[in-house]
Amino acid sequence: MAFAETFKALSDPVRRQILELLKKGPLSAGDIGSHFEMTGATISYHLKILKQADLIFERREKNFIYYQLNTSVLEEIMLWISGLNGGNSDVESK
Amino acid sequence: MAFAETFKALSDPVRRQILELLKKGPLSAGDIGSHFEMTGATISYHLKILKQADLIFERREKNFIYYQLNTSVLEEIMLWISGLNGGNSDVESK
DNA sequence: GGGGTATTTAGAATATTTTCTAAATACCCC
DNA sequence: GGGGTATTTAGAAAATATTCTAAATACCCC
Repeated sequence: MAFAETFKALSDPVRRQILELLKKGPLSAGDIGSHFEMTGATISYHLKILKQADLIFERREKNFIYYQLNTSVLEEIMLWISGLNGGNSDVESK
Repeated sequence: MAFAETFKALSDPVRRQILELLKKGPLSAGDIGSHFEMTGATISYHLKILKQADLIFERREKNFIYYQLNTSVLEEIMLWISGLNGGNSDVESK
């Protein structure tokens, strides 16, 4: 049932923006926070949601926690959507 | 900015189930409602959200309103997700 | 037009989500 | 160990979302 959690996680614009930031590579919680007008606590809350949805994972190094994208779960979502589509997935096709 | 609305619309399990019902073909609001333990008013609320997100559209016939899937917007979502994926979209590929 | 069915709208109650402040952990490095 | 920085947790406030009941529309068909 992580499926519903993933959609929920993707439904917030801040969280989607976090994922886009992480596209370029891992970032610490602080680095991520510096892109938003929010307290670190709020960023931490969003990171927790993303983590629970398996959209990101963390790696601890020194006294930083680096977050990075976990794309494995995205495929499930893509499959569900392309299933709705009647199997007509044009993404990345020529 | 319908993009954010689409993700929000997809984040609710009832609405995703409605989309799955519509995969098989158009249904009236009443038909849709009969699949859930909710009042018609609540179903109507969910249909409005899906409509605003451009995920469904309606066709009036006699005194029924038939809803059907609009898949055009799903492609945008797929593209966004596959963009995160670093362009690695395996969906439907051989 | 009028009764009947299908659906939506309005408004309120409840539940969930997002955000903050303050405090707690965790870990580094001297 | 102790001061310092990074991050999370707890708890409360505010904003949004979901659901209901009751009433309003909309449209059909006699």
